[in-house]
Amino acid sequence: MELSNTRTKLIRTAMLLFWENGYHATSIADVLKKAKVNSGSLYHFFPGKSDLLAAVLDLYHDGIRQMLLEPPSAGLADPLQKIFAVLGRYRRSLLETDCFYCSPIGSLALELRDPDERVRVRLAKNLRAWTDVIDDCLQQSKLRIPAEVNRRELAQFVLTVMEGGVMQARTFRDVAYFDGAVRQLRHYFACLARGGSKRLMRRARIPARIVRKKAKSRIAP
Amino acid sequence: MELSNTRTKLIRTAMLLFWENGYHATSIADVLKKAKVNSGSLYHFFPGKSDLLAAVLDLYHDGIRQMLLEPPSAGLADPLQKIFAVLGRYRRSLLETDCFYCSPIGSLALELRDPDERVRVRLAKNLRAWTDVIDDCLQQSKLRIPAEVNRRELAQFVLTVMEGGVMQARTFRDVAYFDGAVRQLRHYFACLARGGSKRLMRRARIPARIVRKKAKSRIAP
DNA sequence: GTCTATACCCTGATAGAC
DNA sequence: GTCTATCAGGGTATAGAC
Repeated sequence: MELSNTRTKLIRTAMLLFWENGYHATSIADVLKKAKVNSGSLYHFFPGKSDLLAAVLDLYHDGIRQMLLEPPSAGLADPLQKIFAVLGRYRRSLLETDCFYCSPIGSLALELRDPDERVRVRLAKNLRAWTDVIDDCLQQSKLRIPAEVNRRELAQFVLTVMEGGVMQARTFRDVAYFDGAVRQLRHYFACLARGGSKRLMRRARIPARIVRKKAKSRIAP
Repeated sequence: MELSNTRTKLIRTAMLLFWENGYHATSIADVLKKAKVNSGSLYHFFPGKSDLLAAVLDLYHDGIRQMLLEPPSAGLADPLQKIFAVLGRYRRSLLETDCFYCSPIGSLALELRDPDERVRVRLAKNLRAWTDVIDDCLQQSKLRIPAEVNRRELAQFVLTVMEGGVMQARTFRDVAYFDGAVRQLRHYFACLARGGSKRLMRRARIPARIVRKKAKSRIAP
C-alpha cells in the first residue's frame, strides 16, 4: 500500500478543478500544471482521465458526512435544523460565488451525459450518501412523518429540491430562486408536521394514462 | 427578410443533437453532416457555435407552450391535472430512453458552466417561460393557495422538482427516483389544498386532533 | 449563398531515458 | 516513480473560388 503523495496531490487538484470548471473544461494539462506534476506521473497512476474522476468521486464519498453535515450543523441540536443548515450552506456558496456555484456531484452528474459505468456508479453512490445524511436527520428528528409518506423518499426530495434550486439560482444568477425552493420545502415540512392524510395520498400515484401517448415528441426544458 | 431554409435546417438539426448528446459532445462537424450542409454555409449564418446555440434556445422558447403543455394535457380540463400531465410526459421520456433522458434546457444550463451572456439570458428566458405555463395552470385551477405561499414561487418549485427528479432518475438509471419526487410534490399540493394555513384548515373542517399538533417544526426562515 | 480545402490549436495519451 | 518530448486526432473557424 503505497501512500503516494503525488497521487493524492493529483486527486485533490483534480477535485478542485472539476468542481470549479467542470470535467470537460478541465484538461489534463490544467491538472498537471496546478499540481506541478508531469504527464508521465499522472499516467503512471491513472490509465486515463475518467479514472482520475473516479478517484475524485471516491474521495468525495469518503468525506461526505464530515464535509456536508458537520460544518454547517455544528452546535445545532435539532436534526431538522441541521437539514436546513446544510441547505443554508449551499446558499452561502451561491452568495460567495455570485451564483456561479454548482453542487459538485449534481453538476458532474448532468455534465457527463454518458459516463462509463464505473463513474456512474460512483455518482449514484455519492447521491445516496448525501441522502443518507438527510435521512438520518429525519430519523432522529421529532418530525411526525405521516404514514403515507416514505421517509427515505422525503430525504431524496430534499436532495431534489437542493439540486433544482441551485440550478435555477445559477441560471438566473439570483439566489432568490434557491430561497424560494427552500421556502416551499420548509412549508411542506410544516404541513407534514401538522399531519397528512391517507385519503389525499391515494391519488398520488402516477396515473397510467399519461404513459399512453405516442413516443417521439420533443419536450421543452 | 430571407427565410433561409438552410438556416432553419441547421437550427433544427443542432437542436436535436444538442438535446441528444449535449452541447460539448456535439461538434460542428456533426451538425453539418446530419444537416447535409457545408461548413461555409453555417459560418455564413452564424459567427460561431454559441450563436447557433442561441438560435436553438430561441426556437425552444417560441414553441414552448405548444410543445410543453398542449400535447400531454390534451383533453384534460383540470389545470392541476395538466401540471401533472406535463410531469408525466417527462416520466415517459425517461422510460423511453432507459433513464438517459435529460431535460433540454436544464441540462444545457448545467452543462455550460459559464455561457456567454447572450446564451445565459436565453436559458433563463426558457426557464421563465416554462414556469409561466405552470403558473397559468395554477392560476386557472381551483387550488386554494394559502396566503403565505406565493403562487409564482410554487410554479418555480414545480420546475425545481422536475429538474431535480430527472437528475436523480438519470443518475440512478431508475425512474423510481423521479416518481418519488413527483409523489412528494403531489402530497405537498394535497396539503395545500387541505389548507396550509390554520385559517384555511379550519374552513376545511379538519378535525381538531389533526390541527392540534404544535407547529413544532416551524423551521423558521 | 454554397462549395472545398485547410489552418491552427488543444486534447488525451504515449515513448522511452533516467 | 519521474522526466521531457511528442504523437495522432478532433475541435472550431477561415479562405477564397464559384
